[in-house]
Formats: sequence, C-alpha cells, structure tokens
Amino acid sequence: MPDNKSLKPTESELEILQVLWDKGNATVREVHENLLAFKDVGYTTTLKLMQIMNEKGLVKRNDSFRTHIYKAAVNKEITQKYMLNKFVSNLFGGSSSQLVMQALGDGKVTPEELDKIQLMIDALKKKD
Amino acid sequence: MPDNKSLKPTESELEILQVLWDKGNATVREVHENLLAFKDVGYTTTLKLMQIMNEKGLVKRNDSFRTHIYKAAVNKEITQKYMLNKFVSNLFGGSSSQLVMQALGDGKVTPEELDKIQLMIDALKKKD
DNA sequence: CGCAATTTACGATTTTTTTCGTATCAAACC
DNA sequence: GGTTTGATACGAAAAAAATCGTAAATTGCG
Repeated sequence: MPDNKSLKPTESELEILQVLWDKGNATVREVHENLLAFKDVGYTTTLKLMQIMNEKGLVKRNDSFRTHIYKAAVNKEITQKYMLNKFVSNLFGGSSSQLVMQALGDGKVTPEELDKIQLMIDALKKKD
Repeated sequence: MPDNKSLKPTESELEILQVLWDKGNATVREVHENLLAFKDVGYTTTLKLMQIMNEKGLVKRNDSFRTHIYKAAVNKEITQKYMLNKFVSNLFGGSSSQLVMQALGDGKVTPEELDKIQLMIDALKKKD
C-alpha cells in the first residue's frame, strides 16, 4: 500500500499532480503545457513548483537524463480521500451524504453515471 | 436568491463561516470559543479575520452595541456549491460522479442517508 | 567549432494568508 | 472616581504559496 504521510498538496501542486496522475510520466514541459490550457503561468514557475514537490516527496523524478522525468509519488485515491475528508469537515460539517446530495444536484452527472452510483449504493446496503 | 459574487473564502474564513451558519448570529468571542475546540489561535486573530471578512462582504455585523454581532453574509448552499465545483475540478478532473463514489466509499454514510440519496437519484433519472 | 535552443538550478521578489502585539475605548465594579 | 475587565482598531510581522529573472549546463546543429 502506498504511503500516506501527512502530505497536504497546495492548490497549484494539485494541478500538477492531476497531470501526472493522468499521464503517468511527464517532463516539466509536458506538465507545463497542460497547465497553460487553463492557466497563465511561466515555465520556470512550473519547474520550481515541481522541484519543491520533489523535495517534499510529492513526486519522484528520474534525473539520469538531461531532461528529468517526473511521476507522482503519492497515490491518487489516497490523496483524494484525504483531501475529501478535509473538505467535508471544512464545508459540510463532516457529513459525506450532504456533500453527495450537493454534488448530485449540479446536473452534470449523466444517467450512466447515476447507474453506476446506484450500483454502489446497492452494494453498500447489502453490507449491513 | 442570495448573492453569488465571486467570493472565495480562505480556509480560516470557512471555519468562521461554519460557526456563523450554525449559530446564525454570534459575537467574536463566541466564534473564537468554537474555534478553540479544534484549533489553537489567539483571540485577536479571530477578531482580525472577522473584520477582514466584513470588509470583503463575507459577513455582516451589527455594531450598534459595544459588542458587535456578526452573521454570515453569504449563503451556505451557494458557497458550498461554489467551493464544491472548485474542489471537483481540482481533484477529480471535473467529474462529480467520481467524487460521489469516493465519498460514498468512506463507510460513514448510514443506510438512512443512502435511502435519501437513492431517492434523489431516482428523481434525477426521471428528468431525462 | 561556435551558436541557438532547451533545460535545470537558484535566489529573490511578490502576493496571499495568518498571526498577534499594542493602543484605545467603554462598561462594570468596588 | 479609579481600577479592572473585556471589547475593537490598527499596524505590522511572520508564514505560506506562487512567480519569475538570470545564470549555468547540455545538447544539437550549421
């Protein structure tokens, strides 16, 4: 099981992690290009952030080549879960179901996804 | 419908908002006492934060008395929704259903709450 | 080889957020 | 009335996060 130390990525760090989770491996330039799609930021800013993340242990890098190759060092699901807990207690007084209701209400969930969620609910109910 | 300006409370500000949403009205001291339950912070820090929030328009205050009385100036649900959107795009690549699945998986949702969620799903499905 | 392009390293600055000390004022108390 | 208590105002510092400029190194190419 991947590690779970008390790592709390900042918002910018999360943006980078998302790219890495998605791509698996990536260079600074690749990550940066992805960020540019929705954010205006300089290359060296991205670079610096990724260097810091490396020091913190949020990412790993292979620097045996001239162009370093990065990958996430924290597990996606674990990080999501950790941040989700924080978020739920920060904004929903700890009630996950309240958050779920809010999230479903945004109208962006397709019927197919609703089906999947329903399956999950059924499975959870059987457990009791 | 309450206002919706692009107000982005910080983490500390959210902690204060939660107290105010819960209590309706509260003095600085009351809020501060609530914060102390889970956080170590000085009184004037809380005071200052609430003053800033007042300037920003996050809270309103009645200062006709010596001891000011504060209340939230932003709607709870709207704020939750706004922050939720940010969170979903920050951590779940914009997929609400992914977030829902994660949230349900934490095992903290009671069967009764599951029922409520299911009702909501049914209602959403009918809409198509 | 020498030049252009790309990359990392690094330091420093800027911006945002959080924190708190000190001054001041008003009310309550003896 | 003077003192203690509890409140706000305000400025400034500290801490955290984000940004970027510049320099140095490596690679590839003409």
